[in-house]
Amino acid sequence: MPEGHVLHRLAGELNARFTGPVVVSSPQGRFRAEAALVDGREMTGAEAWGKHLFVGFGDLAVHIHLGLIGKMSITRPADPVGEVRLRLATDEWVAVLRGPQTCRLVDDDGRQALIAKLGPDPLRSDADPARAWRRIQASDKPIAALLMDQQVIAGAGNIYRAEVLFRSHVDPRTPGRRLPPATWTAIWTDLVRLMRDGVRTGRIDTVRPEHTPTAMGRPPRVDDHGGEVYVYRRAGQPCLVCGTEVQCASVVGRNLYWCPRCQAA
DNA sequence: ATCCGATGTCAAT
DNA sequence: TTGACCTCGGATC
Repeated sequence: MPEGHVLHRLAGELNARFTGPVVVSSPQGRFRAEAALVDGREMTGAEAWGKHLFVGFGDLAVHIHLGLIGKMSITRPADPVGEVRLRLATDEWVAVLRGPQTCRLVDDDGRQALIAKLGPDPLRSDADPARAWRRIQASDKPIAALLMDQQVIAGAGNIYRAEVLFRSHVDPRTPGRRLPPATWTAIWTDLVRLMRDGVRTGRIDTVRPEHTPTAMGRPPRVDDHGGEVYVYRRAGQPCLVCGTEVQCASVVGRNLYWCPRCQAA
């Protein structure tokens, strides 16, 4: 479930729970040699930047990127099941990482180099949306492609892309340079709000109260990913607002969903 | 038992 | 634009 809110949530949990020495290991083995280098150290702070998570241990940090299928769970001590790339343990808590795209050690320079490649992250208070706007304004690419580009905006993924465009009534094919400034402001503001909610709740809920199925006289519905959404993965079903069939097409290699009526050019 | 897709990214065409 | 990679669970045979 890895869009940016997941990583920020994990960073918060790690900071709250992982105090004192941490047993760092790699039961599956692929991170074993590096794990040994920080094993037993105290965690000096976890931080998320877009979809990247850095778990600091002094001068070194474990750089984690979940990719499409990676998962990290933080639980009370229990017997891990399956392939565990990274395990962080104190007496009180255990974090288990499976299937990440990236899990490796970086020093401060390595970490700065990674961060330097990322656009502003709506979940960070130091984010500068004007940086994103400069790139959007200068691009002929469709806004649906730009929102997925981590060098433009860091942390939004396929669900937030579809949902924020729906909520702002933006045609996904609109080229960046044709996007009105006020619309960009609305998109950024909405992303900040939606993603903050995501960090708080651990789900992606985007449906306004007046459009929830219950309010519309329909049975409640929750997508597999665990939240209530307008269009994501609802191809062929009626739009929650106007009833038009939700469309689906591949944009930048990922399925994009939208309502052709609510998001008309 | 096997297949397929998934909230992502990179390298090779 | 496609394929590869990471792992798991639900759908399908």
